[in-house]
Amino acid sequence: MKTQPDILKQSGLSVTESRKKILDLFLETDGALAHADIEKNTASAFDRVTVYRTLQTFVEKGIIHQIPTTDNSVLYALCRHNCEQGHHHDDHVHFICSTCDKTICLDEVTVPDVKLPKNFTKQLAAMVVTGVCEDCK
Amino acid sequence: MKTQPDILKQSGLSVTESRKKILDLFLETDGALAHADIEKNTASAFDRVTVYRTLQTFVEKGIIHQIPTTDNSVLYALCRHNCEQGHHHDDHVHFICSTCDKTICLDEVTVPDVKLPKNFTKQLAAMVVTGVCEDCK
DNA sequence: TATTTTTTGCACTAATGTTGCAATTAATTT
DNA sequence: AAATTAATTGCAACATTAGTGCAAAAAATA
Repeated sequence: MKTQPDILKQSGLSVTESRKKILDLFLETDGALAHADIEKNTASAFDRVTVYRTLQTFVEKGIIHQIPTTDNSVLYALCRHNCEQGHHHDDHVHFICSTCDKTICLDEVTVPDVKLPKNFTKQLAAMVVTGVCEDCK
Repeated sequence: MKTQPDILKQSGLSVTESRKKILDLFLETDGALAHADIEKNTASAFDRVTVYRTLQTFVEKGIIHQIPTTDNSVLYALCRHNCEQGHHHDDHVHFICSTCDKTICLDEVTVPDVKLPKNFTKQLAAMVVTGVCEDCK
């Protein structure tokens, strides 16, 4: 089993308390996390700024990815499968439950292909589905 | 041809300078607009708060819709077709050009259907494609 | 263990969004 | 068309969220 220090070292990052703890949080969380969630769940053990910088670093290193939302919040998530190897795949669908408000990565569901108009080139595609999740059904 | 006052009245809104001007901006803009863009383009003729409230109102009345983004900005857009009648369709794909940074509504491209895992119910789906647009090709 | 490099936390700054309330403007009524 | 009513606007104050420089602290390296 891969420990947090392993993941961090693998990405060429120094192993620090904040990084271990925040990575931990992602590993034990099913859904996506916002900056605020992380501050809450770490009991403000780290400075706000540290959390911002850690998230930034994790995104750069491909440990977590950002999820598009319509309100102006930024959500981050770790993929559950196949993402430890360094190259991150975030071509899966994200699900936002309108009842419990959780955001869940549907790693099994791949973003379907779309035919773009002439002269448009696709690089990346993201999909967010809103509805009711299995727990709130 | 439908004028701004027509659209406003149709939505049961009083016709005011700010609403006319902001709606105008959307009508003559191809892509999506952020709050900041509107402030710039109206030469700060209206108060920041008025712009916020106007956007809110337009969203509520279905004149414009919000576009999901991964950075923490909120983008608004008017659909080019079929959206004047009151019930707004925003099941189309949004395109963000990584070169010119514009966000474009691809009204012709409908969000494809996805098969969700068991016990998940879909209400809404949004799709954002990043790439190079026709102008930057 | 000593040195170098990186990361952290603090203080400050900036940007963004919200609310109450009086003044103004638009819509309605007579 | 003027008066009344209703809605919208702008200001001020406040709240929240995010970003930066720099010295102190911690981690990595030698």
